[in-house]
Amino acid sequence: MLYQLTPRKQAILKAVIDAYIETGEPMGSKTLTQMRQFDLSSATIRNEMAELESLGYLEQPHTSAGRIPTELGYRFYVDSLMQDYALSAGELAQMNSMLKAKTAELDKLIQNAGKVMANLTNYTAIAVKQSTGKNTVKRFSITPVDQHNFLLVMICGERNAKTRFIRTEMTVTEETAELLEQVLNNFVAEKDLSTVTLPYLMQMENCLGAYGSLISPIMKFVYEAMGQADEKDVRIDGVDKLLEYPEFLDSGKLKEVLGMFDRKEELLNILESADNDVTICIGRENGVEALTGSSLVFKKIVVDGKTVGAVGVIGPCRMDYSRVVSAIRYLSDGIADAMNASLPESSSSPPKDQNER
Amino acid sequence: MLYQLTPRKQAILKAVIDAYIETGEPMGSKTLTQMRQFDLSSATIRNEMAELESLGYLEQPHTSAGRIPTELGYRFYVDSLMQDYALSAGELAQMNSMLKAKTAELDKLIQNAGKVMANLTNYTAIAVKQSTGKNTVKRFSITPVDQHNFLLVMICGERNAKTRFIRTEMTVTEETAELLEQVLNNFVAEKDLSTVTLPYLMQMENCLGAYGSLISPIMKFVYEAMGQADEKDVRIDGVDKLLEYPEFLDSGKLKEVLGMFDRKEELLNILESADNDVTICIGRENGVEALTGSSLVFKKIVVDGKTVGAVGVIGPCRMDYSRVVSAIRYLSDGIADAMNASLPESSSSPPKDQNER
DNA sequence: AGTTAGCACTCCTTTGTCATAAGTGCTAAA
DNA sequence: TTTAGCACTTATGACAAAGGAGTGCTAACT
Repeated sequence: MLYQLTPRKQAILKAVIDAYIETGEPMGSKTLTQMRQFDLSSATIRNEMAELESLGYLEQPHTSAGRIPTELGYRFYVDSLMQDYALSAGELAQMNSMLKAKTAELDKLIQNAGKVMANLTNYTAIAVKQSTGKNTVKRFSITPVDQHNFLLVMICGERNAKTRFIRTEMTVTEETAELLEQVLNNFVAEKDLSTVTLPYLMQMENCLGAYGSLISPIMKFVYEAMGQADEKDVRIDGVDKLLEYPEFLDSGKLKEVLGMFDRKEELLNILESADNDVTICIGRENGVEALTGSSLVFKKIVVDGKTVGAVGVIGPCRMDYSRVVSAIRYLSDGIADAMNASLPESSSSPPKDQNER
Repeated sequence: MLYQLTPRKQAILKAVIDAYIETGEPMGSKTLTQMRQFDLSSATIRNEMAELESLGYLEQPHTSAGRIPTELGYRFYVDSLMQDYALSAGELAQMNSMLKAKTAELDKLIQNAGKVMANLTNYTAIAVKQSTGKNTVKRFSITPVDQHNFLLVMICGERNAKTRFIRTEMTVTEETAELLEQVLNNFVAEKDLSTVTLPYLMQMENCLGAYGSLISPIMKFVYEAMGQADEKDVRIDGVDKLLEYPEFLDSGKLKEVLGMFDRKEELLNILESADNDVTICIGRENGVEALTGSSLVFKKIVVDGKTVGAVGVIGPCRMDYSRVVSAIRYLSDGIADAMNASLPESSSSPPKDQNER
């Protein structure tokens, strides 16, 4: 689009979209003139709107209805027209109280963020926790629980550990555990799993003597755990919010969206496309059939340079983007800050409170 | 109800409910006689139905409509009339392939059970994983990760471990870790947390000398982890299935039920009432306002004598109880068996395949 | 040239009427 | 005790008529 919209067209487009986002009713020229925002007659507005339609920014549901925004219209709106929304004191309070909850566990924080987000924005929230595992185990630890049980701990990434109880017919002492731990750390730790071949395993068995038979169940678990290393946990909150928007009530839309909530991989695919700030996917832009007519707004959570998750909302294209964007940015950054704060070395960058009252 | 229904009344009641469960349409006397099941005229059926109505088992949506079951009707149906449903080969296959998946992790198993359940029954599934934590830590383990990071592992119940990375400005060596581990195991392990008082903590600090300052962050985490010891993870699958039943489409029912899915405590309260076999809650029986008109069918999963979770479905009162009951019983027992099988000592009780083809 | 008033036109939505179908309760006969 | 028959009730769907909101277009105005 090389053609630039005149300021007046932009103002009209903005007014139409603002109103439509609020009411959900198509906007007619007459109604628009009644909001004393423009010093023009309805006929003039009508002409302008007709042009905005032929340019692809507006459309009519049917001949005798007002205009509603097209996806292109929304796109232009979020890129150029939309104003920053200043979070209210109440909204900030709600988010801060969640962020400062004593339990600074990342997954809890992300889960709660979803809930707060759904409440705050009145749209369905999506919260993803993504464990950052590589294909190597950094270190093993084995702790005996009682004579026949021990706990295997694998330290994978920086902040990622997996545990598993293993039961054996043999008697496990502190010494056995120590030995097992040493062998594992020598042979498997810091190595890519693909290099752990059968001869390798046999060598380990030899080292362990009578306890060699324990290697097999342990490695079985190691493989399992690594297989699900880049596992992502997706939580959906406030599904009922969808019902507040008539665009989901009729037609199969609701069913499609709910169905997609069970196919979380598709959702994740979309979230993969996140850039560094808040990402907005309007309608077809996300490329998923079921989400035609829905918009996603989301942002990655980056801790210590790594993406550890994402939060976002899903709702009708007619979404209050500016409020949602502010909330998501604040929450996502807030979580990142809360986590970074628990790493002493990065305390040089204090949490930025973009909206301190 | 001391009054016993005559066999004929029971037969008619069963026919009405069976048909209504299948079609969702109120059942009239004429339609009923057309299914050649009874050798009676519509008028006779009518009289019987009128009596069943005055006894409280049936009701009419409006004067000129057929009859539908009341909650009392359903109750009598599931208690006395319903036939056992024999799971089909396909259904068994689907469940078995899930149960025998290589990843025998309990939480994964329960999560997947929810998905399978939703698919199989065509109702929304609820899967709860309940970690069986007590208020004591059985054993601590500390593993250094690098100079400034170590991993704290707490073994709580039999099969329950919690981990947390802790960062410190100090340099942590293998020896420090060992010392810390010993002190924790001596002072805190096997003790109720309420006995760990301030003087106690100071004593520990003394033992650790220069590393005394590590006690505080560690204990902070211990308290946190214990606080969420009896945490329950609730997963809902197949929410879109609700839309297949007209009883949810209109009225606020859908919204109420979806809203309740976000207030998982209420759901858990209901599930608490589980008895040892499949539990059926019909309509108001569950005592939760939002679930009037919905039924829950669920069963606990018991491993090694402890309740580790539950699976169930939620749907309209007009639910295919017999099919659902069979599926839930099979899955719940299947998970329990799969888990028990991984405990060598309990291998004496082999999985019972109630429906082997 | 841009703006505005006026008007005919379109299409959705609501309302009312009516016929139809399904099912009932009741009475009287078998 | 069962059944046939009949008058009555109510939901549902089709159809027409009326009303409203908004449009495009033309012609006049600044």
